[in-house]
Amino acid sequence: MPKENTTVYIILGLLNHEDLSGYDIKKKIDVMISGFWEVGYGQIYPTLAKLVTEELVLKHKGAGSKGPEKNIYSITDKGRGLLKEWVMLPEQKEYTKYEILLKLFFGSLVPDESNLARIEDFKERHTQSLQQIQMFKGNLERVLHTEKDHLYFYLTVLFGEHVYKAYLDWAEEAKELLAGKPDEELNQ
Amino acid sequence: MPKENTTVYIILGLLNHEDLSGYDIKKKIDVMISGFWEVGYGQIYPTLAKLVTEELVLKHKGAGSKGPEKNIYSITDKGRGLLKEWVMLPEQKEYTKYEILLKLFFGSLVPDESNLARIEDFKERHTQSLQQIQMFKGNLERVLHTEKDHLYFYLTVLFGEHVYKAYLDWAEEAKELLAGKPDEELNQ
DNA sequence: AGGTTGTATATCATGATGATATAGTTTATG
DNA sequence: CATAAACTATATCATCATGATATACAACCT
Repeated sequence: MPKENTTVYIILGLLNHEDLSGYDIKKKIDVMISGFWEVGYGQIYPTLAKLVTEELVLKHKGAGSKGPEKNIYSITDKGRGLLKEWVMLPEQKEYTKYEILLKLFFGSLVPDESNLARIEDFKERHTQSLQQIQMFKGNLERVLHTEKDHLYFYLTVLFGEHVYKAYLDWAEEAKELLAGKPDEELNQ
Repeated sequence: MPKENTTVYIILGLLNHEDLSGYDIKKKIDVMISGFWEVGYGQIYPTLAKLVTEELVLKHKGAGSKGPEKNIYSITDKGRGLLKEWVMLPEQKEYTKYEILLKLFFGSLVPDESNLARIEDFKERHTQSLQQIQMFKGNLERVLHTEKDHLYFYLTVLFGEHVYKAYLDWAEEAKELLAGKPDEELNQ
């Protein structure tokens, strides 16, 4: 089985809702999707070109609401079909990469203060992440019943909240383990 | 700032502990690191070649304990220096990709049963993940004080436990939201 | 008029993924 | 004891993803 280009489906999914330019797509992803799947321009523009040649989307010229001229893309029936097929498939690859855990794993190379500082920094960053997503969640709750799509969006936001809380709980526990070490311990 | 090849540091970090072949490195990663950072052969062998030309590691011929002949790699002082520099840096990129959230985000395209089934499947998979990591954790706790490295390993395992628990909590909440429970929940 | 920010598209080198190719060794099975 | 299956071991490839940079025009302040 070859590697799946997930960007294809993100773009199709967004275009299924409304016509967008590459720039618009990037903005939408940054706001609503980047929390669990990031995509850059380097992936968006080449993928759009590929989608056009495969007749999954159409390319139109359009005046930019602000700034220079836009290329507006719209999904075709063929594209909609492929999108739906993909959403149907149960297959769920997921993958996470945490540099902090990598550096902690090799933490015996540096003094404990470095490791503690890293954890402290992680905790602060994600305290902010949590605040931000909870604000998002609050706003969403007010419009939860107005559109079906909002509920699905809400589920992804809820996921973020749970995970960020787990990050903070872990950070607290990790700090105590590293800092609160009395008795018989040899230094590095 | 150019893109960082993280695989370099994972390999250096492992070789700093003991000499290993590419195959050994892959196995070590799969057991101890893949939970928070996966690496495949396609990244390991080219990176090893690069490390040799940069004199960060040395390549020796060695008889395989089982099977065919091995190439055994050992870290140099230069490699050790680079490794330590990297561990010192506070910079912490992290990134996560959850296909399940992507598909849920576009969940209005399919019947709710599909979405529920997806969440149910996710929950089952990570119930297993949690059990596995808790077994790991139990084994580690018994040897926590014997070696300094074990504590750092323990911190990464602890992270996994917290995150998997968050996954399960979310899955339960998401299921209830989708299944359309009555407004007031009095119990759980 | 000039500088900053924002809009918009595109490309490139490098890194990462996932699969496959190749081949020798060990162990289980008929 | 032959041979198939499973494991050990290295390597490569096409494709996807990342992160940075290049280019250019429009809107906005001062």
